[in-house]
Parts: sequence; structure tokens; C-alpha cells
Amino acid sequence: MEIATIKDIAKALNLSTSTVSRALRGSYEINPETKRIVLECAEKLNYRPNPIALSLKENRSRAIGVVVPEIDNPFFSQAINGIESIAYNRGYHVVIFQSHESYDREVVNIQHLASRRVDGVLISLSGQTTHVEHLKELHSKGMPIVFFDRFSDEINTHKVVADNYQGAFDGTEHLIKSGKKYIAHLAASPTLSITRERISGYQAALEKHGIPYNEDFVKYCNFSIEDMEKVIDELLSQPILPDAIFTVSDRLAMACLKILKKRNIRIPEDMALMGFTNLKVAELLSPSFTSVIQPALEMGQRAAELLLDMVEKKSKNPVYQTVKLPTELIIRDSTKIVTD
Amino acid sequence: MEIATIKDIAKALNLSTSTVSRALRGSYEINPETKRIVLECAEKLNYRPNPIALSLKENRSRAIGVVVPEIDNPFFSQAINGIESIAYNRGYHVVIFQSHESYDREVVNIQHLASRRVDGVLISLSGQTTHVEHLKELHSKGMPIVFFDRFSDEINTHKVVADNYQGAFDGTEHLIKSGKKYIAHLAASPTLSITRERISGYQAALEKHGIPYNEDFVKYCNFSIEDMEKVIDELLSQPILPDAIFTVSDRLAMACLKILKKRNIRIPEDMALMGFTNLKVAELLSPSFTSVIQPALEMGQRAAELLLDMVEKKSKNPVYQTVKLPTELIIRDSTKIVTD
DNA sequence: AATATTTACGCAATCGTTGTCGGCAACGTT
DNA sequence: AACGTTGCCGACAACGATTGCGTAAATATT
Repeated sequence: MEIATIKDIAKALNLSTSTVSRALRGSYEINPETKRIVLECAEKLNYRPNPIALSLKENRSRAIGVVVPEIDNPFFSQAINGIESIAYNRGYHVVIFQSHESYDREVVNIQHLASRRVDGVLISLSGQTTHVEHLKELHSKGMPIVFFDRFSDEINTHKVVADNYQGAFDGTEHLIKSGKKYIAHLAASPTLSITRERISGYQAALEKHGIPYNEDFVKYCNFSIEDMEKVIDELLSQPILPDAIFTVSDRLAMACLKILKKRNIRIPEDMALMGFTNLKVAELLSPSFTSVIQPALEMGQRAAELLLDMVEKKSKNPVYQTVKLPTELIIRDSTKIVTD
Repeated sequence: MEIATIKDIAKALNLSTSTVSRALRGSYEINPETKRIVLECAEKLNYRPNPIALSLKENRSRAIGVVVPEIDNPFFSQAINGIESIAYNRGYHVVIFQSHESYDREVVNIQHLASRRVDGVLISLSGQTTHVEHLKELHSKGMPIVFFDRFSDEINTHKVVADNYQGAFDGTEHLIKSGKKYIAHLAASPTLSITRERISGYQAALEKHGIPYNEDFVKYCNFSIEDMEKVIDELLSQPILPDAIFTVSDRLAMACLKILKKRNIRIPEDMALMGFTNLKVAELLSPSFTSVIQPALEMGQRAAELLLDMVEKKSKNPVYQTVKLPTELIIRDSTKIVTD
């Protein structure tokens, strides 16, 4: 890993490093002939400026940190795809961290990011996160932060989210219009913004159609398979069974589908099933799966753009916005109207 | 982003930066009392060593670069998950790059990585990559490189791969034992190592069971949806139709499934379908999907471990190994034996 | 008491690069 | 001839941290 430095060029040409530096940047006060020679030599030695030295000098790293609960989750990997594409085009690198839905890991990740001197942070909160002092501290020190998908109201900054309320409303209304009356809602962690928004949408749709809200039909669960199965079991062992389940994540939807199949509960005849998912194979599932789809890629792109704008503009009066992207309801067989 | 430096501590305590530095690292030649004061002050100022300054001095970044074709692909996101977990535990950060299956992008990514001074590179080659001069150059300069999944024989270094030959052999044999005789193989780019290995396994299984190898049953395709559909169309419009298709990627398997369903071709009665996939929802597909599964997470972990061992050990006599991890054949309905 | 050793700290160089300053020529201007 | 201007370039400091070397004072040794 011996890489030529500006000094090597200077030594080879018997010039000072200042002159070489200026020649490389095309400064007007360098003789064109000297420039030519320097550039030639740089080419020959395959000179590449050392970004670490620049970072030290300019006090910035041209890297942004991304903290997600799990990379290995279609929604987040699609979002990261969007983030990477924007960052790449604007000359930034993307450093990835996973919180694994753990608050403690998230805190440690944030500490790493801070000491790493990334230029900005994109984050989607872990399911365990209930307070955000770790982010507040970072933010108060001037670190640009943009939330996507899962945010906290306690920090005033840009947020990019799906229209969870409308998505849940549309999905629930679709279930109602399909003739379902006992609609369960399998929610994620009650502390997450997305959870609250989706439950609001769910409730609003029920209310609009005069269906009473039944607390027993709303279940929260974390992201472990065990917990999901336990909660689904609970739901299915109540005196009044739901005739539809609206789940809020890829994994939850799949866990439901699996359990319902195992129990030979017919979908959608006995139970309609729908999810807030980003699975590309939804249409190939059995039955094909009705989903409220979030624009994950676009969310990542928009969040990255907002972040890099913050990073690059020194405007001390940022007008923070919350970008709300529309969801899309794709209706398939798992919520088909049963005509019998 | 005003972060306290060692100078701030020195100034506050009226000490030299050398003393502060040594006190922080617990050097024996610093008075215990002085150490106490320094540590206290560092705590108060929330001092964090600047990794960029360290990088410059030590000529290393404590970051590794990862180049994958697409993050948004279950196999690679699972592998990155494994990479991140190992890197995290060993104090390294992970910088992500996507080649989008493009050779040109891959070259640019490698250039970025090189000038970025990452300490090592994990790479899975793009589908377009036919020569690896860009990597050779990097490798010859001493940059530790470890391949995972898709490697090149032209570079002598660690490789972590699935046992593609055996996986393809097992899968093909399973199809044969299910009564299939006209087994097509939908391969990826012919330049990829995994493609060659899998075709070998496929051929070996055919040979073992006395089934003639038919060139028309082996089709290559790149990673675009259009190309996949074109190739599948070609396969299905031949005079002799296959009675089984063995696909080699998630996307290809899904494209196949979709087209076969659209054409009302019954699976597995008319056509068995099997893939080299890492979809977690394989069992929930319709029909449930037989797959040769690669240990993606473990591949990422092993590759990261090998890379970090190289990075940290200055042993100038590395014995390069090719780690071959076993695949697992999960038999489901899409290749069920039809008894009629 | 004179010398040797230990303790505890500061100075300055270093990593690669850039910005500030200054300087030395070779001009042009009066 | 004396002065100002311009073109072109080098020395030095700085970014944050570490480290080899030097050294004063305190202590130990003879």
C-alpha cells in the first residue's frame, strides 16, 4: 500500500510541496509549464490525494453514517440502495451500522459515528428506542441528522416518512369494503412513530365506517420471531376471532401467513391478510399478498438529498421539513372479496 | 460539531499535549495524580480521540470496503449483515459500494476504495466483470482483498464461496430422482465463477444418471428483468420443452415463477422449478419453493474474519485459502414428485 | 558530598495537504 | 535610476495525535 504523496512528486521534480499542491489544483500563480510537468509526474506516479489528510485539514470526512435496525430487511436494504446512489453521485461514502432493534446498540453506533467524524447521519430508530438523548446531544453539537421512516418528535430536523396514516387508512378501508368487520391490527413497538401513525389511520377508517374500535384486536409485538408467534397465538385464541389481520411489517406478515397456513385457516375466506410490506415477491406468495407498499428507495434518496444539502450548506437557518411520501395499496388475493 | 481535542485538555490543565496523550493512554511515566486530573478533564470535556488524525499517523483507517453488485438482494444483504457483525466486534467500520452489476461502476468503486485508504476490501464481482486488472493493481500494492461468492482465479488471495458444484449437483440429482428428464439450467453471466461451478455440478449429475447433456437447455442471462424474460421465453419456445428448470438466482427464480404462472404452466406437474436462492419466504410461495440455500450470513462472517486477520497480521507469508461452505437443499412443493 | 538513577514532563518531528506569508527575479513606469 | 508591479515559487504553520529524545528536579547510591 505504498501510495505516492505530494512530497514524492515534489522530491522527484525538485519543487516544494506547496508548488506541487497548487499546480495540481490548477492555481493561476503557477507557470503553465510547471503545471504540465507536475501533472505528468503525478500521472506517472499514480498520485491520488489522501482523503484522510484532507479530512483532518478540512475537518470533514465526506462520509455519512447510516443507522438502520437491520440491513437484512427488504425495506431497509432498498432504502440503503437509494441512499448509496445519491451519496455516490455527490462524492460521499456510506458507512453502515445496524442497531439490531436494540437501544444499547443504537447508542453505541451513534457514539462511533460521532467520534468517526462523519459529516452527517441518516437514522431509522430501533424498536427499543424510547428516548433520544444520544441523538439530541449529537444534534446539539451541530451534527446534521435526518430521520427516515422511524423518527422522534423530540428532535427538530428533516424527516422523510411514508404516509403511514393514509396507508393504514386505505388498507383498513379496503378490508372493510371487502366485507370484513373484525379487523385486527398487528402493530410493532408502541414507541415507534410509525406504529402510532398506522394505528391512527386504522382507527380513523373504522370510525368512518361505523365499526367499533376493539382494543383486543390491536396487538403490539417486537421483532423477535418468538414474540410474533406468541402474539398471533393470543390473537387467535380470543373469544371473538378477527376476520382480517392487518400487519405492519414484512416479517410479521410472513409469520402470520405461516401460522395461518399451518392452522389451515383459509385466506381470505376465514381470514383476510394484509401487510405494510416491501416484499418484491408479494404477488408470488400463496395466496398472493395484498400490501401497502412504502417507497423505500425514494425515501432513502430523499433523506440522503436532504442530509447532503444540510452538510454542504452552511445556512444557519434551516427550515426543517417533514417529507411525507405516498404509499401504494396493491390489492391481491389475500384480501379478495369472498362471494359465497 | 465542536469536539474537544487533546490540545483543549492541555490548555485547560496547563500541560503539554504529549503529557495529556500519554496520560490518556496510561503511560507509566506519568504521575498517577496527573493522570487522574487529565482523565477527569477529558471526561468533563467529553473528549474523543480523532480517528482521522490517528488514521493519518498510522496510515490506516479502521474501515473496510465492501463491494457488492446490489445491496437490495437478499443474498448480499445477508452477507453484509455477517460482515458488519464481525467488523463491528473488531472495531472496524464498513463502507458500502454497489457495482450494480456494471464493470465500469466496479472499477470506479475500486478506485474510490483505494484512494479512500480503506484497510481492506471484500468484494463479490459484478456480472459484467471479465478481467480484474483493477483489482490486480490494488492487490499488488498490498491491499488485502478477500473475495466472497463471486471470485476471480487471476488473483491469489482468500476466497469464501458456497460449494456451488455440490449444490448444483445435489439440486440436479434431486430433480432427476423426482422423475424429471429434461432439466434446463438457467445460468447467470458465463463469466462468473459461480456460473461455471454450478454448470459443472449440473452436468456431473446428469452424467451420473445417464442423462444426455443438451446445450439448448442451458441458457445464460444477465441481471436485467428484460433479459430474463427473453431467455425464459426462448427456453419455452423450443421444440423439446424441459420438464424442470433449475435457476441460479433469487431474481431469476422469481421471474421464472411469474412467467410460468402467467402461462398457466402447472408446477411441478408440467414443470418443476428449483433455485439457488436465499429468499426467506421460499416456503410461503405458491407453490412452496425448492431451493439450494447458500449460507450467506456465514459467508460474510468468514470473509470478514479472513480479511481482518490479513489486515492485522503483518505476516508476509499468507497461506491463502479458499473456504468452501456447504449449501443446503430444501425440498418443497415446486419439485414434488407427481404420482399420476 | 558527589554522582548516578529515576521520575515526570516538554519539545519537536511526523503523517499529507493546504493557506499565509514572504521573497526574488524580471518586467514596466516615471 | 528609482520605484512599483507582476509572475512564480518556497518556507512555515496548521489540522490532531503519537513518540523519540532531551532535561530538570527529586531521589538513590556510593
